[in-house]
Amino acid sequence: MTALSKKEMTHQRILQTAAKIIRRDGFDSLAVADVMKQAGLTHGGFYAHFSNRGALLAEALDYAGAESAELLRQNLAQRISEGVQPLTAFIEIYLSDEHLNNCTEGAGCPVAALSSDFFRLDTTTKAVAAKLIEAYIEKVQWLSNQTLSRESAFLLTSTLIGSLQLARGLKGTDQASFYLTASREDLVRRYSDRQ
Amino acid sequence: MTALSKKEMTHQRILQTAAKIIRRDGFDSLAVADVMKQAGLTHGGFYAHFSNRGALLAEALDYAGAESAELLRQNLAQRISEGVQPLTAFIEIYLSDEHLNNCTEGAGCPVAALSSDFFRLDTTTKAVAAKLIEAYIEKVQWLSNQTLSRESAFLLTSTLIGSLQLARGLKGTDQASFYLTASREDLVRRYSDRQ
DNA sequence: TTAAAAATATGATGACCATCATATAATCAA
DNA sequence: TTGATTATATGATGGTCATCATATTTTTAA
Repeated sequence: MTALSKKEMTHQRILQTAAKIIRRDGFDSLAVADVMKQAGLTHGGFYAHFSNRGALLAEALDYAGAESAELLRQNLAQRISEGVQPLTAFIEIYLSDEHLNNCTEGAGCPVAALSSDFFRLDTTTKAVAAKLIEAYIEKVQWLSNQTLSRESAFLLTSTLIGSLQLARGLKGTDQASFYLTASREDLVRRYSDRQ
Repeated sequence: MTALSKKEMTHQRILQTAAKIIRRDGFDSLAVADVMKQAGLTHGGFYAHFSNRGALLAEALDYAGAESAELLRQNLAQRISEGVQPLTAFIEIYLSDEHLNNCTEGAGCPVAALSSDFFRLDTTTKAVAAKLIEAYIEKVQWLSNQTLSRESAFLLTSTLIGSLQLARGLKGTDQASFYLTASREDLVRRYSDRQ
């Protein structure tokens, strides 16, 4: 176990704050002074940790991916221990009411929260985005016990992300919950033999 | 045919410019002075046409939806006249290489270009977003000759939007085209009997 | 043609932003 | 403890932004 230095701890704290902000407010709303303030620091100190705002953006996206993956791992372990099949558990967690709603708190999957901005990113941050997408596809494949091809895993991933995004876009119209539930149940049925 | 007044024509030109910018650069990148400049006007005149930036945002999203729907209508008519089934034609157009790439020109489906930002919108613009989503679902249902339920149409819509977004996010990694093609062909096969 | 009305332009205001040079405070090695 | 190093804070700079009051130009109607 490597102990973190003071600087590393501060670095982590900035990242954690930024990872929350980009998911809640979007990439463009990440303001250096704001991040530092929310991390309990002053804005000038920022450049001791990151070469510029862009560097923070890339690291924050990566951090959000790791944070989200870790939470997923825990939730999955819980459900699987209750006897739920891995892929079914994943679909149910991903399209849960909780995941539908926690975007306003800067939690949840960063891909669903940000993917329509991916094509606009600078090269460095876009590489991180691509890594997250690939990791996502591999996870789905792994949860299917390798019964899904890469392409099929991509398709399921697309469906999950798209459904969550559209349901979030419909929140307030009383259709959101209906569509989300229908999608969840349909997908669970459709993929129940693939695990 | 109602002739447009000078003011109405200018209004349309501003909207057209804004509709392009939000799809290419995102909601947050829409700057009033920039829109006006690109529309060949000076920024001060803006407030004779819109009460504020937010009002433009809402109208621009609506305009982008109409523009995209009109283009789709034309492309669909063309393909259907060539004997392609409606839903197949739609899937092939939506997941085409052209649609993958035209995001950088501010063209194409505004939902795919912007949907991860929908949950962050103000009430007025979010209502427009919800309208676009619903219209999308209805279109898919109509193209399926009503053989798809609303929920199933939502699921297909989610898959299409998600696939396009993820493929755009992977552009440059040489996986983009592979996944897009695989998704297109898989979906065409899967929905070939539904029209 | 001319006065009224409508459309657009000029220029200013105050707010926010990324970045950085420099100063202070905290930590660490001796 | 003390000097050196590292981490954080202060405050400034130059840029961008939305908004608006006012001025000018263009259109319309008589």
